[in-house]
Amino acid sequence: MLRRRGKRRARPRRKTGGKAQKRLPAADREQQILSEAIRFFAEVGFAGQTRELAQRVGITQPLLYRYFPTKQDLIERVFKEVFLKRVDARLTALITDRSRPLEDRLLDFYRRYADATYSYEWIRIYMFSALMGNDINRRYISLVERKILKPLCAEIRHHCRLPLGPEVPISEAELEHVWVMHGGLFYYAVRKYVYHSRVAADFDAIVRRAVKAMLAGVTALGAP
Amino acid sequence: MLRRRGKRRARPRRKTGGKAQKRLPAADREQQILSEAIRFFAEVGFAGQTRELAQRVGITQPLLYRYFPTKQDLIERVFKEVFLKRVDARLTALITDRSRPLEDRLLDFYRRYADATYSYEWIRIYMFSALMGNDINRRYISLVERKILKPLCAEIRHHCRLPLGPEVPISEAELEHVWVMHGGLFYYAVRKYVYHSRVAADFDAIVRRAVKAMLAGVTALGAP
DNA sequence: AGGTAACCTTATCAAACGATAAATAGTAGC
DNA sequence: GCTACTATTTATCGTTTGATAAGGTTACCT
Repeated sequence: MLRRRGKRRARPRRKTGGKAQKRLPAADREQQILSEAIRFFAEVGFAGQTRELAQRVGITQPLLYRYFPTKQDLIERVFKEVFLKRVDARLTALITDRSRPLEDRLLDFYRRYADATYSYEWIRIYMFSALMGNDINRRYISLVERKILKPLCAEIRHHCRLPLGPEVPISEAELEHVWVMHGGLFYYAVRKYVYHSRVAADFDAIVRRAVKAMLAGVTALGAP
Repeated sequence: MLRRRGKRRARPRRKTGGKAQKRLPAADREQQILSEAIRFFAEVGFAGQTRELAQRVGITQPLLYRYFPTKQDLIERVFKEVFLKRVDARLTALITDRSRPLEDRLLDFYRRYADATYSYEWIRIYMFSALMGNDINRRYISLVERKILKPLCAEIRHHCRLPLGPEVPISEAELEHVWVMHGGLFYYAVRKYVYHSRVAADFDAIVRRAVKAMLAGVTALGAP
């Protein structure tokens, strides 16, 4: 093999340009793989190959298996990492805070909600996962109904001075009405990150109009 | 291998139960494969294996290659078949027919539009295709803008007695406003066929509310 | 009936892909 | 500077998967 004698300049090469750290503490490497896996699978889907992922990370393929026993395990870690940002109580509180006008609350809510979920990775992994039949999505949808849309329906009733309480449950029609707005706004992100379509930059303005329309629609019909 | 002597009862077996037609005219077989491929890829995605597809059709895997030179060719035929139902001029005409109230037109429009596209196969293949980065989707989206949403914006202007013409082009905000409704209604199908979530049965009622809200939203804000 | 064209299957290849074993090389502690 | 530990690589295995070749079987035509 004609090995060149002496190890001079054996490895000054650095692909990444900057710091090409060779050996990392296990925890760091794991996080690095995970982060790249999120980007990678978001881009190509979960049928993406481990070899290509490894190449993007800048490591060899077998090293993946040092940190994740199987590809499936890695994928599940990706889900956990991406969907960790749960719909927490504070988001619901934002909606139900009656000291402020409902419109303002919804504007604020969607600002934060979009910040947390309308990203390339989140949207695409969410859609890939849904198409796979993953349970996470159905669970997430019912979480959205419980923690966001039904509270919102209740606020709408209050806003329109309509009766509210366990004896007058939120109807299917009311729920679907807010779903159209919520889904319409979500679809904005789908157009952007899944279709790679050009969308208006001013999302706040879109939300403002959508919220106004939704509320106007309620009063135009009478809620329950 | 101990071959049983005599070919008695060589092949009276029929897996499919009913009519298990053995040999088909080429055109029929091709259509049969194509139909099953649509269902199959809609279900599992385009990473689905040719062997499993063949099994569903009830034929052997090499036979697929008699009708479609490569898997990619089959996939492209699937796209063509599914997205053949184009957004044609009649759909646009439905929207621009000013002899009827705009609300009625939109109701009719979405009835037909949903009929054509809100199916298990269409929605899922559309999403799979989009995630793959297929150009079809971007082209479809711009078709929707040209043939549906922009005409709709024009009708909305007319409906609100607002100026209309080449000197006052449809603004980004106006377009996004109808996108929220359109996307919200599309998202109904996504919830149904991608998330397998329970959705309200009465789609007409949902459209009625969504249209009313969208129009109310326009008047509440002033259009351009 | 018999020949023949077309439909279909069996057997198999080669590359791709997830996963493993063994060897190598960087690094920390003494 | 030596040792020991572990991060990383090289080499490779077994299966899966798209695709092909060649033989068999059905149905049509005269």
